[in-house]
Amino acid sequence: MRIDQSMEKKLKDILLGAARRAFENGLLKSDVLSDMEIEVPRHDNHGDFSSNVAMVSASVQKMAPRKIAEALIAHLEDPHGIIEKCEIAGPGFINFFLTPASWHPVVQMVHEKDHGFGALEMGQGKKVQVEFVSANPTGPLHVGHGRGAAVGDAVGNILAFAGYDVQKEYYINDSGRQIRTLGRSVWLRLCEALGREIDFPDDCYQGEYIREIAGEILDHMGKDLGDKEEAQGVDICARYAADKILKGIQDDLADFGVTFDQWFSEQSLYDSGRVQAVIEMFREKDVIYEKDGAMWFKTEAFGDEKDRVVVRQNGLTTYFASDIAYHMEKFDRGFDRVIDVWGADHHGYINRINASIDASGRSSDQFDVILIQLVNLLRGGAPVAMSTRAGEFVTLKDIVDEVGRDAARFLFLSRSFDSGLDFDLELAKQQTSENPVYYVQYVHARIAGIMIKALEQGVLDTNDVAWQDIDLSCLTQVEEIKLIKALAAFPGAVGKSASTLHPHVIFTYLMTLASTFHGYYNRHKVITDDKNITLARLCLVGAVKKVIRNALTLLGVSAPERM
RNA sequence: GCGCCAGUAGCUCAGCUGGAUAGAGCAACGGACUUCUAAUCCGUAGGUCGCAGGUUCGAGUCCUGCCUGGCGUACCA
Repeated sequence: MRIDQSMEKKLKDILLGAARRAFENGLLKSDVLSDMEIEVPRHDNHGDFSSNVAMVSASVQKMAPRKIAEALIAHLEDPHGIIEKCEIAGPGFINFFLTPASWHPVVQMVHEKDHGFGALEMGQGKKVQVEFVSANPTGPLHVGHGRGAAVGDAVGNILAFAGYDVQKEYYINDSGRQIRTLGRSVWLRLCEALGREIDFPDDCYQGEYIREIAGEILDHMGKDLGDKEEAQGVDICARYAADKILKGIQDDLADFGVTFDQWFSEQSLYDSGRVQAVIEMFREKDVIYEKDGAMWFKTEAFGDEKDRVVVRQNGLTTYFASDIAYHMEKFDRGFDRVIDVWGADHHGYINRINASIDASGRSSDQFDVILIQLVNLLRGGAPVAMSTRAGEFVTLKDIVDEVGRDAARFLFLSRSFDSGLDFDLELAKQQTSENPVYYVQYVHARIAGIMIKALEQGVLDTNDVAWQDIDLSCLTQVEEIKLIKALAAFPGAVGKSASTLHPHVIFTYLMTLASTFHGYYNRHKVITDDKNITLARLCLVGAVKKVIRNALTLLGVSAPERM
């Protein structure tokens, strides 16, 4: 029996073999079985695995599902003795109850694959780019960016673990109006600091950090700067401020444990002439046309609600123009798949990007957008007042400083990004059972404690145990089998998480595994008087420790040895 | 008006490309520390899966219509 083959696959093969024999013996009308599923039933009394094969094959076989099931069961061959019993239930489910011993190889497989347990070849090395955060360098990252950062980073990790060649990228909007506005904001604050009367417009950036940057520029460059022409001063301020803020963003992300393979500058698309070239190219293809003094992209012809402007009457390009160039550039870099992580308030943008990709000759099937719903920041159940316009908001750095990186990341990933998220600062700080991050990390720390104890008592001589050689046949308690089954479910969770791009699947998996472990821990002692049982259980909990670590790593959360 | 997301226990949410008796956590109540970490566990209670139709062996899940909430519908980003 191949140890690295999933239980589902084994059972599927057994069923296919049975179908062939049943057909040869004339009990089935065809040896073809429709696409069957082997799944883990919700209820224990429905067995370890269940198959709907008899039901989905009913029309092909032109037989009643239960009759098909009977024929299959009569011809089952189980050379490795993994099936303890087999039942037909309900409308025609075939339920498999497996022997405890059939689960034991899973534990050894975890130890053997170690950091690689759960990794898949689903992606087949395809190149995927995940672009996320990409906040304008006009102010510090806030809570919403934090959720996007946690999700984007986790999605990248999960896809890489599922066998994709992943590149994480941050797109810097360092061009265009918002940067000029930033420069103007800083320049005005700088003038203000020099004692001049200023009129600070509403559409300038209101935050206190603008004053700080202005002060910093004055310290560095001296008060003479104030004598410069406004245009030049604004330009200097814009460059300095954008650079400064970007560095701050990079630091905050690093503190949050998020790193990027590439930081891609929007301005570079203009500097290299890429934006103009793309506009020209689409003009020649007649996809871009002129109307009312502006240039329009024919997005409506590719499924958008209406056409969109790429060059305004005043000759300036829109954000959309550089975005078209950027996404074309991504595909030119050879990515098979491009994933953007956006805030849900940008959803109206999806159709036009899809349209531009389809118009370019690529397929928007290769492009996915992860839309992240809003975060409601709470403190002790009450909403935290925030106003972006007034520049009053809680930054990502504030949150990481207050609740810690692990708690913040874990909570950001606790829900599907399709749903709004309540993030309670008090709850995130609490070191109690209400806080799921400790619930899971505690498993890791507890097992680490057991290992230390085992070393102290001399049950183990070394940390470097040959776990694969340990006899596990004494692991027959129901809680032990339940725990092994939870371990065996990890690769499936990774696959589901990767195929749906939903990291919270890993969160949910971790909560289930942690709960199963805590239940086992409270009912059974790992270190006992019986040496064989002790070693086998150490082997089991050691495997749990590794899977907890692997899963937490995917989410960017640490696995502490001690708490 | 049109579009996207959501509507599941008192609260916050899971529920895999349709499967059997819809699950956790919190809050409530009752128990478990001479023990490898009680940051834990066990038990009790809690439901018209927003509403109405449809598709089929079978619907929380898919389709249609409606209701409610959030967001979006720029020659802004």
